[in-house]
Amino acid sequence: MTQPAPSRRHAIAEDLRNQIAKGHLKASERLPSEASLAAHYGVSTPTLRNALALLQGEGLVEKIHGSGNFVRHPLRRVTYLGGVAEPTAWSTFFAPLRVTTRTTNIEAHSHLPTLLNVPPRSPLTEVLYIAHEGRAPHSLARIYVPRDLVSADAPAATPSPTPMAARLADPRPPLAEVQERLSVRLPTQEEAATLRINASLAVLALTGVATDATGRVVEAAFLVLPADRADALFTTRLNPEERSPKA
Amino acid sequence: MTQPAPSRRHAIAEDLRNQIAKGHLKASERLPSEASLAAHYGVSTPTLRNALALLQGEGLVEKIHGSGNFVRHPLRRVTYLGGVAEPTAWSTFFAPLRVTTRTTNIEAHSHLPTLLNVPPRSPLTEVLYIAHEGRAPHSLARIYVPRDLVSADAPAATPSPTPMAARLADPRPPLAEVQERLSVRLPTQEEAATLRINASLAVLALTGVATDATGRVVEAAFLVLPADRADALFTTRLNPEERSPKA
DNA sequence: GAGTGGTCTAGACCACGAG
DNA sequence: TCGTGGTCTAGACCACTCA
Repeated sequence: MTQPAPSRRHAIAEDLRNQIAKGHLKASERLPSEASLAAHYGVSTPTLRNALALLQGEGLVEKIHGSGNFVRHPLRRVTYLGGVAEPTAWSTFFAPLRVTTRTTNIEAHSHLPTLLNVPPRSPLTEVLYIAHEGRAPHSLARIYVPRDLVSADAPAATPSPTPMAARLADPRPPLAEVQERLSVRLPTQEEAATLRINASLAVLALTGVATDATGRVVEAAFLVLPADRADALFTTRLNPEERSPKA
Repeated sequence: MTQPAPSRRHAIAEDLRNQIAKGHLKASERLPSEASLAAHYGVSTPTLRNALALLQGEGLVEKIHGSGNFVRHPLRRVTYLGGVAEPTAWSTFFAPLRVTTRTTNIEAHSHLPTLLNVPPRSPLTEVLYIAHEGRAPHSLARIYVPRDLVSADAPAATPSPTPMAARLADPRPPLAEVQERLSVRLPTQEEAATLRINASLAVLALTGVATDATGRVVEAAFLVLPADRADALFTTRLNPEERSPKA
């Protein structure tokens, strides 16, 4: 009986969930205003907003400030394929998305020197990727590469047509290891604003570090995937007989 | 300038963060009551609670109903090692934790038949693991194994001393593949109650499926890791020359 | 029983989006 | 400008913990 009494907001959320499931509320349809919903359920607006926050956390409802609450499209989740050190993993992830990039030259600071194993203030190239699904921002990635590794064949001003494919494509010494750390955290205010998500909704943060055969860190990648839009899949084969599944 | 005005709760959270960082508030120390904190900052109780919710989401503060708000221990995060199909991965994860288990015989239902690739209502053994850090619940796992695979050498009533080591230890045909899917979601009410976490704080959910060489699904595991207590680390080596890192 | 956090109310005012 | 959601107030009452 670890079953806490279903509070009002859970009951309301459950009712709206059912209405969405039954099709009474259709995808991309606007819900009644929060004020009228609150009146309909006989609760105060904060309580009704708490109910909507539950649905928002489940990815069923999207709030747009000034416009209203909308039923989200039937949960099109994008899967990030980890444990695969090939560009295909990234292009698969971003396949249905439109990606914009912004490249900046910076100096290593805060946690970057440690992560990349370079001296503080050493030159890095930062590439910011923002993936869009339709017009709405979907997810973002920041990738840091030591400047000398990137300037040779990838001038900062000309990202490749499929920008994410640049990852892992350039190192001259072969890649030896990719470490990917996943954690759950709240988005920074900047991330929340960029992704147009509620700052109280968690994101899946992936920190990837690629090391080449000489032990040098070739790249650090920071992916920010809103909880309702993406998950990550890692496949480990024990007998490495079947490599690189084409699909 | 995607910098939304720092609201009151952010300002309060920032102040408390600093006090924790500077040591004015020490680990496992109780904060003043919410009412007095609200008075001190000149805000209403809901606003102060929102500020605490931010810190809670960062793992800096732990709320205990009826007792107070406490500064959490210096963020002792447990790392789940994925991409390693050996019992060591699990024992490492749960090493600093005390684990209790409960074994139940059930029939496959809802999503289990699909995941395990068995007929509906076929016999399964469910093992529920609850990991504790000190007296507080830490994380939980549910593991499902086809009954015929478990009854042979692991009677339901006698879990091994390090129960998680039982995973991947018994299959007669060698394991061929482990797939681990990670997603972020809110805990169910039951999970929140069991883990004593706020139902509005996200968890990292890991779904692992192990397949043996014959293609049979040997086991499905569901881990629930509260966002503030754990992350997951996957290491991929490209030249499989160095296997099974002992450490 | 005293004190704590958990939930909720019935408003107020501000910020954003679209016409 | 108007309707929307975002934030906040100043309480109320309930549920839990601990002495």
